[in-house]
Amino acid sequence: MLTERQRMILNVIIDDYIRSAEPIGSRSISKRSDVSFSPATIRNEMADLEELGFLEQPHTSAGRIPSIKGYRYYVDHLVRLSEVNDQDVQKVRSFFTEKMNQMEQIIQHAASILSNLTNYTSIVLGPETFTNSLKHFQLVPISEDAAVAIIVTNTGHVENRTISIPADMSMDEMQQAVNILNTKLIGVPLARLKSKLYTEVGQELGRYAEQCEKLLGVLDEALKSEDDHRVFLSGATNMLTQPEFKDVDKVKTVLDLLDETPTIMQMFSSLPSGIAVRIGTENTHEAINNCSLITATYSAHGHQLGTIGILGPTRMDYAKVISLLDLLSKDMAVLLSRWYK
Amino acid sequence: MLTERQRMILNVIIDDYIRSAEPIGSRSISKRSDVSFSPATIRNEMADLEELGFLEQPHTSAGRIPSIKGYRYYVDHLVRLSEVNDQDVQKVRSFFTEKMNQMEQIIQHAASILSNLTNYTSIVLGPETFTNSLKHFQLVPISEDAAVAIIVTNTGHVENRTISIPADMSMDEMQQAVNILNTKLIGVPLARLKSKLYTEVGQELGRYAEQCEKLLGVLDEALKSEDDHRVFLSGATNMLTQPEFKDVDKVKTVLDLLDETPTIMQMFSSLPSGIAVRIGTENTHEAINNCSLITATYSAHGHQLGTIGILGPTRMDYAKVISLLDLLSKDMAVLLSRWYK
DNA sequence: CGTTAGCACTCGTTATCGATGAGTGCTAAT
DNA sequence: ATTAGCACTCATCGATAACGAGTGCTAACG
Repeated sequence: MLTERQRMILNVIIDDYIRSAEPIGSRSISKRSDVSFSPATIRNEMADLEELGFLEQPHTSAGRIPSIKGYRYYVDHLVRLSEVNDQDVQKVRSFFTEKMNQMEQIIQHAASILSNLTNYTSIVLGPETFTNSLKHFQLVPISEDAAVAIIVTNTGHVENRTISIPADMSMDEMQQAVNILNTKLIGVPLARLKSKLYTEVGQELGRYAEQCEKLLGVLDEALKSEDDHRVFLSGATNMLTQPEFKDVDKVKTVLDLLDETPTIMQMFSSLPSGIAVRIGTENTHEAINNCSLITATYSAHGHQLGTIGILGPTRMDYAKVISLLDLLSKDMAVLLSRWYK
Repeated sequence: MLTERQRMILNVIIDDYIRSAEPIGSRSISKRSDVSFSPATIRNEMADLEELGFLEQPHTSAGRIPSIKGYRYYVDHLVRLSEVNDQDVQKVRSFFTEKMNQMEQIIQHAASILSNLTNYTSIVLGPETFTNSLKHFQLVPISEDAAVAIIVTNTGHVENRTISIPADMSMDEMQQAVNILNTKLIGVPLARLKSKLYTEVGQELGRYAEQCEKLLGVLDEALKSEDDHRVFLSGATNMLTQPEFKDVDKVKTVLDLLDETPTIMQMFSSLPSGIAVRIGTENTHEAINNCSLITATYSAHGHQLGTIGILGPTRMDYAKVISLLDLLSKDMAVLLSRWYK
């Protein structure tokens, strides 16, 4: 529905605006070497594009800026996904060579790289653990009435909680209960631990029932609080460098949002697999209605594990961010596959 | 060296300025019910106080604001440490009643409470672990060539790392090495693990030497990276609400500093025990030269464990923050003593 | 008919100027 | 020693004007 020339002009306007953050006038477009029309012609086209909803005018005597619809069209039809800058590839690759044998470390590092290379804010959602299965369960006594409960999953994820031991129970008894749980529950997905316990293991435990209840409580809690540890942020303060956030109040609502792990979890929970772009008001959370969120899911061995995302102003370098996310999500998959074979 | 009246006036100016964030004029002081002097008298005293270095004038026709030296005198001699607001005590107490059986959780929660009650940024440094001693060391295999190494300390602190197992080594052999380490090293402070191993356990390990090397490497790494996990922040965005930080650039340098865990560790490493107040340029880091940092150490059973701190503008409610830190540091000591008996 | 030069017009930005008023320092009277 | 009085300073605010970037429209051009 847009003519070739209109598409070209829209493309140029968005590219220029992404770089300059200032409204683009007809004259500056006309002066470009790849454009051979006079300002007047450009103006006519721009007026049409505005009528169609792809451009906006901050005020009468200013140039045009892209609207949400304009960005959307750009992302869907115009953007040329450049190869990632060689230098940037280099940095990502060197990320590979560093040996990191902690999954958390890899993920946090990936977030750092993303925010460094883009100067936006990166958000990475780590793998969920409740689909993992129990590999090992253990109690380590640390005093007369306290012990550390340790849970290891098949992916090597470790959760631990300090629990206090009831006075009327010996350490031996406790240990026995743990042994029973271990023999019966290894291999069971964490999400089904509790139900599994009640239906199949309940009777065997006999007098340990009460203690098992307690242990299960610990397990349960471990799974809940783990949400907090799935979200990795980096470069939140990059928001402050964006000219659209020179107003302190605006940036505060965004930064406050980033502090709320549950909200981020919710934002990321409903994303499709692959690359997704949410522009401005397409985001349901009002605080980021003048931001764009670009996300890419990563997976290993066919299992979708988590999501990496970049949050920046709507005036974002979509081409760069998309290709970078694409690159990194694939690389992460390779790195993480080690834990998921 | 200051007359009683000068002290009174300085006190009033700082109290008012802390509340209003605007230069205080002689007239507004004179109008207070507890002051019975004319503006002219106040002005004379203010001129003297300025000459002595306790006050400053932003410009000729403005009121006075406290200088660093003024704040320092206020903190050292004038501030009346009010009891903590009942409502606030209530909140801190309710923090007690919630049962939290994870030390991290308690510390993070303490940070949240601090920032909520003060509207400043809170920084909490958790207990260091390298003075803890080894309680338990274990390998949990998670695949053919990978295992999770788990370290439990006497305080119930758990560190874990994923390690890959060399192809030329059976799981059994590995396990035996672990067993030897366990019998020999339990009770040894983490800081001395490595040297202890080489001097005393070395020869016994025989052919496992190489593997032990590797395991020790894991331990070593665990102790290093643990620094990152000692710093707990809350309310960093509160900085944005302070009128002295309406300028985005200023606030960015502060927020960037807060993102650098090592810098914070360094800031907190050289603090005396008890309450400490660092005002403005008394802070060595330039980024917070117009901030004040108030810290309080907390301890259990005589052992100093960590530090809780509040970072805000120099125009900070010192009375409130100091008494709150005092309260909370003692309460935390009680809560945490459980892990350190 | 598409394109473009020309031109009047809009409107945000910036600078200037004066009025305002809060606050000071100084002096002289109390 | 205290204070009333007063001249002075200077940030803030509003109005006004100059400026200029950019537009929309019209008419001319190929």
